[in-house]
Parts: sequence; structure tokens; C-alpha cells
Amino acid sequence: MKTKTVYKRTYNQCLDFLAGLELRQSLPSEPSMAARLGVSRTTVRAILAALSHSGIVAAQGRSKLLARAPLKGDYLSGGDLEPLTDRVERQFMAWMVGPDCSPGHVVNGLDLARQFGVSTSSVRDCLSRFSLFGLLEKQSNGRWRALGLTVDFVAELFDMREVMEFRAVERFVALPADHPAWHELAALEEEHHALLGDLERRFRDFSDLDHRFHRLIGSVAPNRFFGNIQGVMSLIFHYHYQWNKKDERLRNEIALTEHLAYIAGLRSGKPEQALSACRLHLETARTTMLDSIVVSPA
Amino acid sequence: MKTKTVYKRTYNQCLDFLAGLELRQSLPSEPSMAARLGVSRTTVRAILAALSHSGIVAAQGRSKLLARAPLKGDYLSGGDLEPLTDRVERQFMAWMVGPDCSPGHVVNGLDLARQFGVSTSSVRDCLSRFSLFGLLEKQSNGRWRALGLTVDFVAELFDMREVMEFRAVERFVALPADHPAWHELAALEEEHHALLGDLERRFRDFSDLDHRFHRLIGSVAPNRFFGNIQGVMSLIFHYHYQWNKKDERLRNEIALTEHLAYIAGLRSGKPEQALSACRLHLETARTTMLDSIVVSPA
DNA sequence: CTAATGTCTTTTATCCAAAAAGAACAGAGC
DNA sequence: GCTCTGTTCTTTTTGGATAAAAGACATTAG
Repeated sequence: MKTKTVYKRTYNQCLDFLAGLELRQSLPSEPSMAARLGVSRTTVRAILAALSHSGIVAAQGRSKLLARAPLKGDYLSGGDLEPLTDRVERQFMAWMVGPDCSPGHVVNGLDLARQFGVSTSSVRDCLSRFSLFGLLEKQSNGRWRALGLTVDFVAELFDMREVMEFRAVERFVALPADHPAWHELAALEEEHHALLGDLERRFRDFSDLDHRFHRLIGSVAPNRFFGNIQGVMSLIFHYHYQWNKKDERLRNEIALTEHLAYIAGLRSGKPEQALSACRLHLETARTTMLDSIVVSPA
Repeated sequence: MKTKTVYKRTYNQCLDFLAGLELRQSLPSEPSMAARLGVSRTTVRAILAALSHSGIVAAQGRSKLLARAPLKGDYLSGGDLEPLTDRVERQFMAWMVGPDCSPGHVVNGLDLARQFGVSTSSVRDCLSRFSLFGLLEKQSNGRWRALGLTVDFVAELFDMREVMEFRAVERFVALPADHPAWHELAALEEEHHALLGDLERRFRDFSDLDHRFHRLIGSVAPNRFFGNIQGVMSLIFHYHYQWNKKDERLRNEIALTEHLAYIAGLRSGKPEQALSACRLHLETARTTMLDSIVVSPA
């Protein structure tokens, strides 16, 4: 059956919200709570029923009010706070870069389902998604062959990224001065400086910033296929560097500096300057990624 | 339960093979037949058992021999000669370009399953595949939104194709003279001339030739992501022009001519000439496709 | 009349079962 | 010794069941 992930996560979000309320203050209406929490009213009602049962909210005629402040122990916990799809994806990615998977080898879906403790259907879903990321391939006999996070894979992914990003850069420099992208770029530049200033503590935040930066560049030449490629990049970066912490701080510092040069290039209005800064950054990223792949399987 | 597509198709293939044999000639061994037909021995044995039952082959000690020549009526027929996945894909594609689907509208998986006469699982599979082709999008509430075969879609797809194909062309012209691609190009050129010479009867064969031509170009800059894009192109072309026969002969004639100029450009060794021929051809293809899309929904 | 709540229906996510197809192993024939 | 066949086990594909979540409709408070 379906997991109760949505319920549990929303329940906790709801407690957070209630914590900001005064005691005996009345709650918003169900539709407005549903909108606020981003779920259906059905879910909101289920949560309110539970909260009422545990005495956190109490019915006052037709409306409800906060009966007592939520405590730490009221929060729900457990394995299914994360959507099943995400969990399987994470487990599969870990398996893929681990020692049990060698590129070119056949993937046994049934076995993975047993390992991960989920049904074959969920694994199947995951496999078909990854096959469109280019990490797997379906062969004629219906089996999956692992292609793996190999040097080839990274090379092809970065080739694609370069081609598309160069194209976006050319458009970016030509944007009119009042285009909102310039504003967003300035905001991101701020964030870069802020991060550099407190790198010792916050270098882990780079990953997200990097993603948002490249997405902004790409947004001026909107293309769903390029969006897919960026999604794959993000996924790979997310997982790969989660398990590969070597030189993380230094790596991020260099990337931040390159981003700033890249931003300056975009601002200069000279395509050549922007492109060369872009090229430099993408080359570094590629080399870094390749290095960490060549080393890690050893 | 699983469809018997593999069995049925292979059964018919097997009859074709038997038709080429002498009466009372003995059949090859099971493993060799399995290899020849591209299926497992299990399937071959099931087929041999059926053939034996219907008196087409007879056991002669340990080996089997042809007892009577297969007749027209021996062939299996029915809806499941086509893999279920393909059938659903075709039905979905037809639905997508039909009047029941409007871009931006929500897709009802359950309803599609009922319409197509398959289970929700099969539809789900199909939907997730199409979402990676960029024709659908999954929204936060778990539902699918149709993006549709719109002008935007075609524009983005062709943008992507251009970027990648230009890149491949630059590499192609620089290939050494003894590279096998030149040989293949010559063979394809022959086919182009042959097709042009007999266009009246054979203009339907263009689609396949077109696919092979562009795949050859792409093959000199191998990239799985570009391969995916080409796959999407192929899919769209395949279905779209299956339902859109307007000016088909003329359209194909123009494309053939452009291909020949494109081939000459590649041979010239001058990147500019090759690129301009390439650009011209891709522009025509784009315009043709856009025209047929703008017209067809009316 | 508007917007909330109570109730009911529809759709989706997940698991499970059964049949088809593939793969592995053991014994038999040449 | 090698390859073929008979047999058994494993994996994949498809459909179906069930609970979660979403959505729709009717009713009622203000």
C-alpha cells in the first residue's frame, strides 16, 4: 500500500506552524491550511483529527483552537518521512557506485528489491528512470545492464553541458540591462561573497548555490532537454560528492572564485570574456569530477 | 500475466525458417535455433513442442525433422504480436495528438488504462517514459500534466538537435580519409540516389534512411544524451508523419536533395560549407514539422 | 451569498501473485 | 571431451488489490 509519507511530513510541518501560535488561538480554516501546507484538505483533516485525539487542538464549536503547545515528543519520526521513490533512488545510487556494481554487468532487479526491502515495482520504476539518465541500459532479453558512473559517462555529460551552457552564455551577455536575470545574478553574486566570507563553516552550502547559479544561466535559453541534462548533473553531483568529501572545502573555494570570474565575464558584455571564464570553470569541474571517479573505485 | 508476444513472434519466424527446409530434413539443435532466433532455449522448446503437436515437425529418435511444409494457416495472428509496451506507446501517442488531449491539461492514468484496455501499471510505465521525452510533466500532487506536441516542444527539440549536429559536423569534416564513416557515407549516398530515382514508388522508405543518415553524423561524436535526443526525434517523426501524410512525396524529395548537398558539404572538407548545408536542411525540417503541427490541431 | 465543514468518489502509490521468458545444472549421446 | 536434451530454478512482465491522498459535491454556519 501507499506510504504515509505525505501525512507524516505534513503532520510535523503542522506542529511547526502550531508552535508559532498563541495558546487557545483559533486555527485557520481547513482550505487555507491545505493551501499553506501544499496538500489536499483530506490530509489536513486526517492530521487535525489526530491532533485533536492527542489533545493538541480542541474543537470549539465549529472552529478549532490550540489546546496545548506541541512538544518535541509529539513529532512523528520513522523511516518513511522520505518519499519511497527518493529512498530507493538513494539506495540504488549508493549501490551503483559501490563494489557490488561493476560497469557492463547485469543488474538483478529482484535481488535489489530484496536488498532494499521494497517491491520489485519500485525498483523497476527507479531503474527505468536511471536508464534515461544514461546510467543503465535495457538489453533485448529484458534485463538491465549497468553502464555506471564511468569516465565515459562523465565525459559525455560534461560535453553536453558545455555545448548547452556556451549557448546560454552567448544569450546571457546580450540580455537588455533591465532583464530580471541581471537582478538575480546580482543576488547570487552576493551569496557567493557571503559564502566565501564564512567558508570554514558553510562550505557545504555550495552545492545548492552551484545548482541555482547554473540554472539561472540556463534559464535564458529555456529548453526542457537541457533542463533534463542539468537535472542529471545535479543528481550526480549531489550523490557523488555526498560520498566523496576529499578536498571538499578547497574544491568549493576554487569553484566559488571561478563563479565570480564567470559572473564578471557575463557582466562585461563581451562574449569572449564570458565564454572563456565559463570554459575555465567547466573544465575545472570536469577535471575535479574525473579525478574523484578515477580514484574512488580503487 | 505476461503477454506471449515473444513466443508468437518467434513461432512465426520459426515457420519462415522451416519453409526454407526440405521435407524430412532434420532441424538444427535447440541452442543453435535459440541463437538464430534471438530468444532463450525455453521459448524454442515451447515452440518445438507446439510444432510437434500440430504435426509440422516429428521426433526422429533424439533429433527432430520437418514432417510437412508449414501452411499460411499455421501462422499465429492476433493483437499481441506487438510488445505491449509498443502498443501502449502507440495508443498513447495517438491520444496525445488527438482531440482528447490539450496541452497543459491533467492526464488521467486510470482513464487511459481503461481506454487502452491495459492495467494501470503499463500506463504508468508509458507515462514515465514520455515524461523523460519532455512530452509530460509530473506535478507535485502526483499527477501528470500533458505538455503536448506543441510549437515550443518542437522548437526546443530542434534547437537541441542543431547544437549537437553542428558539433558533430565539425568533427566529421576533420575525419581522416580512411575512417570507416566515409565509407558508410558513400553507401548512404548511393541509397539516396537510388531512392530519388524511384521516388514515385518508394518515397515511404525515406523515413528510415533519414534516421540512419543522421545517426551516422552523430556517431562521430558519440554521446548517450545526444543519442536520447535523436531517439526522441525519431519517435516524433515516426508517429507524427504516420498521421500526417500531407505533401509527403514532395517533402521527402526536398529532404533527399538537401541531404545530398549536405553530404557534398561534408566531403568538401570545408567546415563552413558543410555547416551551411546542414543548417539549411535542419531549418527546412524544422519549418516543415512546425507547419504540420500548426495545421493539424485545427 | 460566500466560504467553511462533512461526506463521498476518484485517482495514485505500493505491494503481491501468476504466467512467460530466461538461465543454470545434471545426465545422456556421440 | 564436447555438445545436446531434460529438468529445475530465477527473473521479468503484467494485472489486480488495497490504503493513501486528492478531488468533488452537498450542506450549513455566518
